Amino acid sequence: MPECPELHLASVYINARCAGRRFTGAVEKSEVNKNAEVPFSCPEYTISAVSRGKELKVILTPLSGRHHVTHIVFRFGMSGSITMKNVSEMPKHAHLRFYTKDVPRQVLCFVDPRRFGSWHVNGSWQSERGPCVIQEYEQFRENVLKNLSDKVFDKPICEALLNQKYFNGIGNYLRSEILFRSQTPPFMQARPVLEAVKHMDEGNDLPLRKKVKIKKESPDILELCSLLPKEVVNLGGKGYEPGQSNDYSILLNWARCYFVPGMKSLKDHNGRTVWFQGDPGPLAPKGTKGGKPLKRKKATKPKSKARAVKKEENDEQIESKVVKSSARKRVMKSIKVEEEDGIKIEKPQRTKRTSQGVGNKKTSRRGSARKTSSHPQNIKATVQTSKVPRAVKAKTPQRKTAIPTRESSRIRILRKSGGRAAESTTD
DNA sequence: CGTCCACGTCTAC
DNA sequence: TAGACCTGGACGG
Repeated sequence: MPECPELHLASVYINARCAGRRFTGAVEKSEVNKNAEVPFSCPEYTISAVSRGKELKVILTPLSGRHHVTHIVFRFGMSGSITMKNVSEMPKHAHLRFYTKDVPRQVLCFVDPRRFGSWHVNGSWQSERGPCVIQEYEQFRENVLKNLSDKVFDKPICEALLNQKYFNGIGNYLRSEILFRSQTPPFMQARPVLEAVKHMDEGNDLPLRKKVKIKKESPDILELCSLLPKEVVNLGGKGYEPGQSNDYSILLNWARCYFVPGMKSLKDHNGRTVWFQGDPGPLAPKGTKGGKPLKRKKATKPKSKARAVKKEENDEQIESKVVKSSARKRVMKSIKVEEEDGIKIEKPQRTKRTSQGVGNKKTSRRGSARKTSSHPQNIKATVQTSKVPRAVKAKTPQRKTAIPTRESSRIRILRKSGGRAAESTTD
């Protein structure tokens, strides 16, 4: 659950679930986890939390005696999350556990299947990380605009957006959404993009009122770095938490670009998939135009196959998602794969969708995500279509691909199928 | 069964 | 700028 909305939602969750509750005893760590033990034990204490970007601080406050307030700073890695359960329902991969004193006894757990997450007892917010895009917006903005000479901004904007020194809280799904909504090609160099934002701020030519209006109607890319995470927070639930809840399908359903059929994707220079529409921009990894249909190679290497294969693919550069799977194939009937400059794009063709499928959960990619899988890449059914970015409509170059219209029914369906509140606030 | 992919850092060549 | 660190779901054979 790891971009800033998820971390923030985790803090909200903790404060809601732990309010008025007393915890007791020692903090328990799983055997397998390599992070440090938490040397805190107390007959009675309370728990609260705050977040900043991609970090979460959990505060343990003793209610009596000579115990000291202790806090723990978490980073969630790729799969960390926080949940509260009855002791009898301890989740798998619960690596750090805090037990309630009250009965039925419950346990607040840091769950992290992949164990990329970390925690630091009495640690500070990581010093190299910038201000939180959600909660320290003004400082975040200033930090970026005052440091445009940093070589980080020599890079493509899509890569700069993942730099936590400037964009603390932005992760892979948010960057695609931000770029999409600001109609910025992902592989444009970051500096000019941000300098344009700066000039707009400084420009005197326009009356303030006009500027405000423009901002409101078409937020710039830095504003989107804060607005979009807030939108996700406002979806409620816990955000990106695969598998377990309907929250995940709601998040995917919210996305207009990330893993959305019809959108293109490329691996950036760090091997991370960036989703976009239209022109990739000048700094796109080389080899995107050979026109080779891009067959996935069979990996034959003995070791580190995944890497090796990735590399080969990078040479030919990909593609826009062509998801495979039988479920998807079914949907593929309605989708045609085209090719543009060597980049394949998947173009939704179906314009109308009737209700029904709906009933059967296979209707939308999001729906299937909710039901079965935890990973977008594994989702196949796709009826999803994207929507024209509202924010900045006019400004950008016309896209080569038609922007499909969104089906209004999809949302309804998903919402309906899920009543997601179920899990997140109950005991 | 093997391969690929996933919300992110980290650190070693 | 590669790997390393991990688990697990989906898919293809």
